[in-house]
Amino acid sequence: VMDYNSALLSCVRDGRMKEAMTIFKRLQGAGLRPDVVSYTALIQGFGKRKCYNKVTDVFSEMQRNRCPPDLKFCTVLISTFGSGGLPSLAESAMQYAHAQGLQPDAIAYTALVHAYAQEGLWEEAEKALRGMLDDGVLDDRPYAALVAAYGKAGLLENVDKVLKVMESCGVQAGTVLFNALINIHSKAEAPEKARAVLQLMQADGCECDEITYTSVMEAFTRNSQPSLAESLMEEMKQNGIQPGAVSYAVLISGYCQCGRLGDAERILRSMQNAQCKPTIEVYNIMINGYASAKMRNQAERLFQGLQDSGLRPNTVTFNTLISMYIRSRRRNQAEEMYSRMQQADCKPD
RNA sequence: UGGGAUAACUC
Repeated sequence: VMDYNSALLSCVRDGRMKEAMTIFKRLQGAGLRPDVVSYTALIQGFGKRKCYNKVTDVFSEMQRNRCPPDLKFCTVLISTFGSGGLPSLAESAMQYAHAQGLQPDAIAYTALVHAYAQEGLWEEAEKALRGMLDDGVLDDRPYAALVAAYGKAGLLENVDKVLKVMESCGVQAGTVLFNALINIHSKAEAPEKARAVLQLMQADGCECDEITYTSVMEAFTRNSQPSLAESLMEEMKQNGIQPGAVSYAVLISGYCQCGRLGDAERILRSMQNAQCKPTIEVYNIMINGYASAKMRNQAERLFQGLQDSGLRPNTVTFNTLISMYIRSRRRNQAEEMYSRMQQADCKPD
């Protein structure tokens, strides 16, 4: 069953659900019983594809087969309903967990708070946080989910209120919560405030991670200061955190936005030298940089290059190229790219 | 060993 499960999981990660179902059927055909991990994988996969009818099918089949759920399974249920904009089903999943005698942990509550906050159901999100305290779970990460959502909604007064509530409940801010605050400052074009949070973390001995540094870097790139972002990346490395693909992407994007394509290429090379494989997002950023600079040949070179390196163009890639051709009134090439996109049956992210 | 949340690309 474990071998089937790992095959299932790799299909689910790439969104290949038809293949996942084939494996699942083979598992059953071999006379084996799917376990809770198998069902969890299927639900996660169908949730990503937004096939909620399939999700409930899998769920009822699991109940029919008397396979007992565990907390991770319930958390996946909560989060798939949550990201589908179905917070009341997420709540039911949480109640189901309780009814099964499972004690929800901070991760489960984070999923629930996120489900409500995504939909702007602030009262219920805060109620979920109170329920968490009643369960004796003290963790800043569920608060971070709410803080981030308030930030996106522009309700900054509420951010402060949540922080005070959290403090009064004896919950200490940790990395994830600070990261969310940094991101709020970044979006508000306040890079110095973002950097101040980073310094506060360092002074407090709170661990900084890749997201911490990347968020501060982005704050500077939004302020058209990619060189400052680059020095932050150096600082990150010196503190023992290796930049991953997203960190490089942010920096490359910053240089592209300033039209500094040579610098963007330089960072791309340093990424490759660091054995960090450029992702499709990085190529999209570079293509968009060249498109904005009206350097179509370079954009096309990268479009070819990404395919040569074994990556598949996605919807964003095609959208970027199509609008480049439209902006330069190259109708035929736009249409050709459009038909390529249809042939490529690209996956929505 | 399967779960959530905080950072990047087009529209």
